[in-house]
Amino acid sequence: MPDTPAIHGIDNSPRGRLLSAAAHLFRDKGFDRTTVRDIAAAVGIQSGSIFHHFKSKEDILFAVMEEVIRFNTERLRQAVADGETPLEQLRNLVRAELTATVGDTREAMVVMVAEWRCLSEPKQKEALALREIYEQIWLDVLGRLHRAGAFHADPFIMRRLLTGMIGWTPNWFSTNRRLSVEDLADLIVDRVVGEA
Amino acid sequence: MPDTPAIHGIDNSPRGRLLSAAAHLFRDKGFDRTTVRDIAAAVGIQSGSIFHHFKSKEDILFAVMEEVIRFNTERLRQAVADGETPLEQLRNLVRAELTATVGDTREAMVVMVAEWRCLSEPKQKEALALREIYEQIWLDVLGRLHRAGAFHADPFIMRRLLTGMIGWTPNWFSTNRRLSVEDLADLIVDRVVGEA
DNA sequence: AGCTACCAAGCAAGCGCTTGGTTTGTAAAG
DNA sequence: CTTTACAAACCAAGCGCTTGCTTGGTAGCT
Repeated sequence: MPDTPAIHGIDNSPRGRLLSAAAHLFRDKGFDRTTVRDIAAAVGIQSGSIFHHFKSKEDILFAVMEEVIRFNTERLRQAVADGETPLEQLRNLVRAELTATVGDTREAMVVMVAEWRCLSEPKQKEALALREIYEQIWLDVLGRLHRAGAFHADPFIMRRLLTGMIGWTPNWFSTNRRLSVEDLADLIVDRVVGEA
Repeated sequence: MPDTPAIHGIDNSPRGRLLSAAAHLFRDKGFDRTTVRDIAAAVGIQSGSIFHHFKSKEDILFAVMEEVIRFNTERLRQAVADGETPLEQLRNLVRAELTATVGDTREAMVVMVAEWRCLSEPKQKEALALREIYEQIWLDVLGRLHRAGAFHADPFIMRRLLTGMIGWTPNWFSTNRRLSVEDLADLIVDRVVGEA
């Protein structure tokens, strides 16, 4: 019966509600410390009923990751399309990933990096393939900026530094503080191309 | 019987060997997926014998974190002492934390951020107190640089971005590649104070 | 009739940890 | 030197509990 706030990009079917609840619990307590009984209770069903929708607990984790990565890959594509210059595209990318990371898909994003190793190796490979499509969007834009002379460092390494900066934000950024997502995005962009 | 490479700053006592083995396993499989039987097997004793040295599995995790944070706090202090200008001190700090993160205390450092929530709340508070001493060293140096006009952003936020950049390195940096720790440190310092 | 969604009950395996006793190293007392 | 004493380090066995998942059946909608 208790209702967990839905995650953007996940529908309202029984399966979808299960996924949102699971993502929330996984982020809170970690995959291993979350029992199938916890997840079931969060949507108001019996633990055994879960396996009518997913064939294993690991499958739930994978589904969470798959949904969030697909949804946010599309968001990145839109961010690039909405920018007219490479610099504008970079700014849009940073904003998009920040929104995903501290905003509407926060839980699932955190779960994806924190509980990665809870996936079996085949599932990891499957998820990695999706992840690479996502990363390629970043590398394209960073490569363009690099060739234009906007920064000197290796684009691959720059992407890693960006991943770190943005990926750490859930641990400190609060949406109800003075600093807005847009301001933080600008700050991060400045770390790449230098301040005005 | 199998020997796990020791972690810098942890001695060779039965307790110390247990800690090094545990840190290694925790990093590999996570705290929850590591059983006390795994840890015992790694140093060649029976699982029950562990509780002669630690009163619980959680205590092992806490001990790992405590040792590594104490050791690296001292390393940061030395880094600051070895720098004559604030900029030199920052560079030394970045090098020191990078060495801790991808070098001689790698396992334990990764465990500290990844398995934080596996600690009970009282233990979390205890660890947080140690962590704050560590962070203050960073904030002192960044504050000095900021007041000197070396960068415009809030020093607290700058530290968070640095934490993210450095904390993510274990996921991609390899010591046997072209990029050295010193070069990477310079690259990261440039993200703070701008390129020459 | 047939499908989706669910319940009630419980099994087998694995978990952290306890227990009672044995070995081993060390060092003072005879 | 040998004996005695004692603590640290460890073993063998297993207890009690939780876990992911299975099973056989039911309710309700189309």
